[in-house]
Amino acid sequence: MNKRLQLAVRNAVCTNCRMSNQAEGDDVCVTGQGPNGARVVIVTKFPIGPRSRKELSGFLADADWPDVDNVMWCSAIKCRSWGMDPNKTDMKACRPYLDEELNFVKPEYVLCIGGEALFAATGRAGIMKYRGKLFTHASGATVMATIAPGMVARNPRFRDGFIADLRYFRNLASGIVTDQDPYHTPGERQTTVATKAVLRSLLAALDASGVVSYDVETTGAGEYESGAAIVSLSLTTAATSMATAHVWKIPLFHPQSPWRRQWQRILAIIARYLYKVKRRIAHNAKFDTRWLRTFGMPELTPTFDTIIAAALLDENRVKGLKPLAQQLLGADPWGIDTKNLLITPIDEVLDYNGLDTWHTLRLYFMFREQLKAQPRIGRLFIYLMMPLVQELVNVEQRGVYVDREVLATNHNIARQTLADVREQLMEWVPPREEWPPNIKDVNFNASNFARWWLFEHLGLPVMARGKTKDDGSPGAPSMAEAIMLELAELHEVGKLMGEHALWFKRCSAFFESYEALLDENSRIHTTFKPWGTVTGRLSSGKEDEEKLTARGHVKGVNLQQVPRDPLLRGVFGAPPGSSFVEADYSQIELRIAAFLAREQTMLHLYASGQDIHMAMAMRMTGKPASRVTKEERKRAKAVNFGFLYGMGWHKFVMTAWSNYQLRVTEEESRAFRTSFFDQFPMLPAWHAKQRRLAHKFGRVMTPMGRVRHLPDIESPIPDVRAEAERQAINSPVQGFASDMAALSMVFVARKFRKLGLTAHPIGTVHDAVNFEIPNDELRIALPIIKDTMETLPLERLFGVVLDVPIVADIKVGTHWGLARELSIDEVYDWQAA
DNA sequence: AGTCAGCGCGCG
DNA sequence: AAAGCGCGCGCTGACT
Repeated sequence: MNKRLQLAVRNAVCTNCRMSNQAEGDDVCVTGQGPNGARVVIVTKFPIGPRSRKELSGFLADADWPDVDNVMWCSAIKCRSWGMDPNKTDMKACRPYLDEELNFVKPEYVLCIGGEALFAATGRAGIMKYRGKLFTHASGATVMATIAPGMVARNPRFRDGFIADLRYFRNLASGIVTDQDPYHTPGERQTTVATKAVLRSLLAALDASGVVSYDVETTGAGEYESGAAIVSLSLTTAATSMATAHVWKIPLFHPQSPWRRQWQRILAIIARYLYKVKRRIAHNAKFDTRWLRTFGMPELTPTFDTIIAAALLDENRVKGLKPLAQQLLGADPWGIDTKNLLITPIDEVLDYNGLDTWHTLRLYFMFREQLKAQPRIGRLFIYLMMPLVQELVNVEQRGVYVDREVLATNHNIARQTLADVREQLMEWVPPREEWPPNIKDVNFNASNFARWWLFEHLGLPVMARGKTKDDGSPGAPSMAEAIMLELAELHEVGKLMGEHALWFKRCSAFFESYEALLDENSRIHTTFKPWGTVTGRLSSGKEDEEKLTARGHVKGVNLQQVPRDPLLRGVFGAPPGSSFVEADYSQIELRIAAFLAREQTMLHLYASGQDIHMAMAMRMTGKPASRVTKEERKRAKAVNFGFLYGMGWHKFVMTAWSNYQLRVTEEESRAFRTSFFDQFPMLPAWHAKQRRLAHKFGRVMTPMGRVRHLPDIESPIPDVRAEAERQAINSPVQGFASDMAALSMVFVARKFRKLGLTAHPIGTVHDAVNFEIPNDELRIALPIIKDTMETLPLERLFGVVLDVPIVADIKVGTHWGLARELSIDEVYDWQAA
């Protein structure tokens, strides 16, 4: 400890927090360590010891900060204790000491490592929100926070950002001009477009530009909702490099904007010039493109999406613009509270908006080079991902048609059923006087009420518990459906609780969301993220911006998880005069696995048109094919995929029970698994090969060249390593299959357009593509869909010769869940029935 | 009023 | 020792 600081601040008999009870002698109230006159204070969670000092020194060295001599090390919690985590009360109790320390040391800069340090120095909580932002402490010091090294240890993807934060702080504290890069900030190279004369300059600049990046700030709600508006637009134009880059900031709907009354007209004027710029770049381009298309730029199409490039080049990294710019370009952190931009001063909005396009353009030039250097990734970007983004703009903008009548009817059925179940459950609920005092309301979800009621009041046995709590106490009794099913054997409420869970979810997660999100054209809009998964699948749900609206809770619709029940899927349909067409790749992952593994038995089965899932279902149920139900085949599918991707005998015991009510012993389970691999003898060799490749290269690849990096493959922890090995087996299959589905959507849509059809895709569900097709176009459209999906130009575009038959099954109907599967003859010779 | 983790479950 | 993979969402209960 620093003697002078110790004398000034330390309270050796402090008992304000729980840590102090555990600490003795020197470990109570440990004040800062370091030289007098230190200009920099680093605040850690606990008083720093040799081990964490060494760990931090490693990170600091990586951030080009090897010399940390003139630093005072202080802590948020001043007592050294073991195995104890401070809560908010402890942190509050200790805060005054840090304040005193900072007032005494009077450093110029303070770096907070982790959330506790952030709180101690600034009183703010939320490290992910505040990291990288600058604060001023009462002592006059400039304070910046970053994440804790522990977070990097748990999740290596935070590493680069952590180092970038440290480097930024080092530069800040040492007064180094933060970057040699002349494009570190736009500086003078920016203009606010607030007069007609400047607007004309912008148009001239667009006319002369070869590349432009664009970004909008919005009112927050979906662009299809009433009241939606674009607050401001930013464009960064350039000829062919950053040397000629210039930021244009255009106020639009903001109250202080000169264009507020005619903002859409301004967009329309700019549109014609923007279209003509050859390369149009945005970060998460679908979002900005949809908004701009809706409000005056109907023909805008992005040519390069930096978020897609970022994800293709490294699927594991954080993909937001800010972290990328900070990590890859050394950009200074920037940001404002985007929750209500209309009450944020216009200059703040514009500067923020401008930095977004400035750094987007810088990322563009960087990623373009990286894609050129990795031609296979580059081809995926050009021939698959950008066309996909362009098509998804159409898909998201259009939305999916909802049959209001069916929605109302089915929602009513669900509501009524839920009410009935609830009424029956209520018969078993005792009067309120008998409840424990801490329980306020009846709640049949996994609540304290339900747990007390089932396991104490009704005295039903606890079959399983949730995760053990941090303090070592046992987890809460499990309320999972499988447990309720077991309880049903003992008490009728078990069955009712299962039904309650089912209908509650149907009402709240599905029907209520649908009604809330329906637009005036009876359509629901969802968002697809082609960068949302590590394997290359699309994820689907709420737009990130929509999660932040100040209007309260916005429900989300994930069109990839609509229950396979006509009551729910039947809500989605085609408008009158059109049909809902679902095109499914049949057993695509299994076919791809057969192809990748060169599994001769599987290849032969597919060559002769057989069904592997059915074979498993027959073995599981002991029934002949004719008597196996659809449901049983579906369960068999789960078993096949389980074994294919590395499921052990242990889990199979559970699968067999929960799927088939089949009691399987350990020996039987092992035998079953063995016989699966005996049946397909090349699979184990393929598994071994994938593991070997992952260990050798740290990554695996799909046939089209999509990469999955597996840093955990080097982990010293066997569980973690084994998980990476299973991912090495799964990823190429899952990734290839989803790329095929995405590519087929792009190609089918392209052919529809070429033929002047109004038929269009609605979205993908991993291995299926859904379409909305006018009835008089079905005759032309159906064969196009089937042919395109089964014969994608994989060899021409990606050099892949796929020698396993690919089959697309086509279903047609008025509504999603009610579609009927067509025979091949019907697909190729459609007669409207 | 908002945020978070844990759980359970919807889909492929 | 323990072992399918990939997602998003709503709810609860804890916190500020």
